Amino acid sequence: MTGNGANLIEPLRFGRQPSSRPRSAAKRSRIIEIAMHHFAENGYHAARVGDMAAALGIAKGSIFQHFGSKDGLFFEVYKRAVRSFPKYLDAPAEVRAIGFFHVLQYWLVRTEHLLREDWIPYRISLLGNYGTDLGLKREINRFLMAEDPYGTVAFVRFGLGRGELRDDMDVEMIVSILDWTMERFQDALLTAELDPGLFRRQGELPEKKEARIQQFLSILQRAIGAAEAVALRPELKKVSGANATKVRA
Amino acid sequence: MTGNGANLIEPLRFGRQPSSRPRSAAKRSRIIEIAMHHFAENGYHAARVGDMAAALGIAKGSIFQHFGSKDGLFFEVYKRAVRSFPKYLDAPAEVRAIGFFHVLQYWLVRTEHLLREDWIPYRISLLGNYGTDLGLKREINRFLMAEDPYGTVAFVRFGLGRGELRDDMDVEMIVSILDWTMERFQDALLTAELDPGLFRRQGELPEKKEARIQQFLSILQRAIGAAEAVALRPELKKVSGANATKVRA
DNA sequence: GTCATCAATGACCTCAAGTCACTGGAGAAT
DNA sequence: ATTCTCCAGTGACTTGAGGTCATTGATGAC
Repeated sequence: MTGNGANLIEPLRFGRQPSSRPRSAAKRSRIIEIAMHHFAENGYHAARVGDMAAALGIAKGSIFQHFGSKDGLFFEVYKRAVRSFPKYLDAPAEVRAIGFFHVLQYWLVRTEHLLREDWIPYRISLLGNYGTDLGLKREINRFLMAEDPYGTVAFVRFGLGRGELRDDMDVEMIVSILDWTMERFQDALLTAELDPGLFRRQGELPEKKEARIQQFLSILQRAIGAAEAVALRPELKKVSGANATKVRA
Repeated sequence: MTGNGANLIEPLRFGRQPSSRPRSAAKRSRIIEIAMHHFAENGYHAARVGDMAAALGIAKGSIFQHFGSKDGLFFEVYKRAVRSFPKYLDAPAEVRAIGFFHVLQYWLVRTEHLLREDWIPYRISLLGNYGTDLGLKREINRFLMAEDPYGTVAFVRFGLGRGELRDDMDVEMIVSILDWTMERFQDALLTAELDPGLFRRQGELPEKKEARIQQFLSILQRAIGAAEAVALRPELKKVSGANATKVRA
């Protein structure tokens, strides 16, 4: 993941990037690592570059030499965080074999557990989505469009190929709907415990989570599922019942 | 209010908080007005309180006396902006009479025109949703939950009462889905021209907007519409065709 | 005419982002 | 081995915006 030796990743420049020469990749990586912790724990604004430098035992100026600005540093942190997440089609082959919506369910149930193991990258993506300046958000969206880090496009094509998704509208529209609703639903689900009060109308009782996931999937299936498939299998719950046990990573 | 002849004892007895004394409402309002322009034009971070004070011809300190902090000022600006938007059920009676999804369509088509007349409040809501610190966003969400400024809950009950929405799941879930997707879809639609590149996968050609709105409504109708209603009226386009003329406010 | 009140003021403070002239150590050249 | 070259690293410094507070002066009560 970080073993990108020769090929220097061209960082989008914010403000000024003094030199585009390849600096020590290992040091860059260490800075990003610490910065991720600081941003995740304090938020974008309250995280101080000086603190990060102190924690690393280096001069603050060095960080600016590497990343140009606080924005630039955060952008690198954000990219690493988002790249560390799994893509939809990274689900196990057995799950993929069952179908598109089962893959969704797999990740919705699983995400919560992944989060508990490591909430830091998730927190970073939250900051990138909702907690920075619009100028930075624009860069972030360019990145998301270019990289499609969750593999949503491929996943939708997978569903279309299996005949599980409706083919009467633009692929882009389905991808957008999936992106939007999955992002918001996961945010609501996860921040209910990680950051209560951050999102509207999140579930209160933890035991309702399973039910909420089923409702959400039912809505999604009717929204973007193929009409015949919906008619044939209006209840996803039966399928999910076989898999609703605890997940242990 | 003060015209009480004999009994004019006004000792100002309620809690005397340092910064929340009742100051001139007119002045507060003027400050909010100017601040809204500055935030809208420059973004949250780049907007400077000093500039606003200069534009108003008052001292910077006065603004802080009134609102406590830049965050506090923005919050007031945000509330005013959001409250200036229409609620779903503010649609004309004829439109409401046709049905739930027609009201949605009405607003989607209309919003673009409303925006062109006055993009400033919209820009403020964008900043509040995506472009400030998470701490402020928490306040904003509390406000949105308490006030429901778009009247989404009442609107969903309206749709349920007419039997146009599915009644097999929590009202809260339907409200959430509607809030999320409408917000994102409108953002994508509007920022396509207001702020290209801010959102993922927004429509490129303006002439595709009408088609996108229809696709989006079709998805929503299948997602949260009552099963029978969807079966009876799978095509919303016919209904919309009668109304697809230019809207003039 | 005197006094109390308090919004308004603007000089001042704090603190974090960002800059830059200098340094020291690791290789290259001799 | 000695000198040279290069440049990552440094930290004192500048900038500039948010935020504070003792003072002021307009206003109305007595």
